[in-house]
Amino acid sequence: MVLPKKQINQIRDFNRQYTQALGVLDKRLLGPTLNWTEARVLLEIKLNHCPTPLALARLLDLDKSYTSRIIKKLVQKQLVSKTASTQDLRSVTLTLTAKGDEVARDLDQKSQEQIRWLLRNLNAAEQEEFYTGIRKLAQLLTKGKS
Amino acid sequence: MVLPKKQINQIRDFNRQYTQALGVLDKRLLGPTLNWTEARVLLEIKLNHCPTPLALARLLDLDKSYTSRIIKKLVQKQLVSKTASTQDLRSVTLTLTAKGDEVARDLDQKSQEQIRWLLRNLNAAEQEEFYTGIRKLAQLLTKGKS
DNA sequence: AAATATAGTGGACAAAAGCCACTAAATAAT
DNA sequence: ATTATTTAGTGGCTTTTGTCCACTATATTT
Repeated sequence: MVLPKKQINQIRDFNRQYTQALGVLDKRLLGPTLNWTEARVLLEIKLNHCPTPLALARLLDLDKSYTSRIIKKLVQKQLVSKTASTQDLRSVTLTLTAKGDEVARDLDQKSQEQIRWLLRNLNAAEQEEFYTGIRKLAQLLTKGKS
Repeated sequence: MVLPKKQINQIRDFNRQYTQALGVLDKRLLGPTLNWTEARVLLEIKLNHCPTPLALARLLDLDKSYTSRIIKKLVQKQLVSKTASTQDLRSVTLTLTAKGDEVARDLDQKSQEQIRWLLRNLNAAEQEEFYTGIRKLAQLLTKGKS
């Protein structure tokens, strides 16, 4: 019980404010093709080099059934392809198609622009401050996990 | 275009990490009585001293119809009561019942504990750092809005 | 007074997400 | 080696969440 109530509540205020701001950005980001979760899945497939559905489900904290359906959709849209694993015939590895990679790259690009947009009214020094602040928190947060 | 791509992406990493952490906390928070949106509405009624449904809908970025239904539910659960406005007979002001206030207080309490839980592995100095970091970001963020 | 706008509600529907049961393959136990 | 148990993925079904539209009643504008 280190921080007093008032400061805890200020943290909560920030959380609300920040998550809402990010939520607004996310809304703008998404076209009609993919919803937010589908986009996350796509990006994670790109990042986590050929994961399995289960790995994705764990990573994104999704129901495995739901994950399966999302992947199905992405396959139908020709953004992802499934190949059977050789070691484990139950399992599947997921890869982006060329089109999927393009869409992912586009999402990634736009997502960067959104952050720049969020910071658009800050001058260079302030943006640096924001960045270092984030880094500090990230560091503390990972420390807090261990 | 102040911050380079790498740093933007570090910010994004933090965002993912942080929102996920908060999401996990929120899940633990909610009992069977209220879902997340209902809880938000309840807390906002407490905070925004007797708002109208429309004010809530705008504040929380909800559909007015959806908001109406949520309020209906909260009224049925005897957590909120509606009283007709005297100035505008179309409108309604919302107040918490005693029970509603209790539930809101409980939610608020638990929500504070969640933040403490998030920081549980940090020592006093680190928690202070976290707090000041948050404050800094909050300040920059509000500045960014104007 | 008539036209228009606004607050709230409910019906119908759509999208998002979760639960459960099942198949098939892999692993552990006997 | 056979049986039992666990695990990866899938589909059916349901619930939750959210949207769209139309409607009533009051307020505001013309």
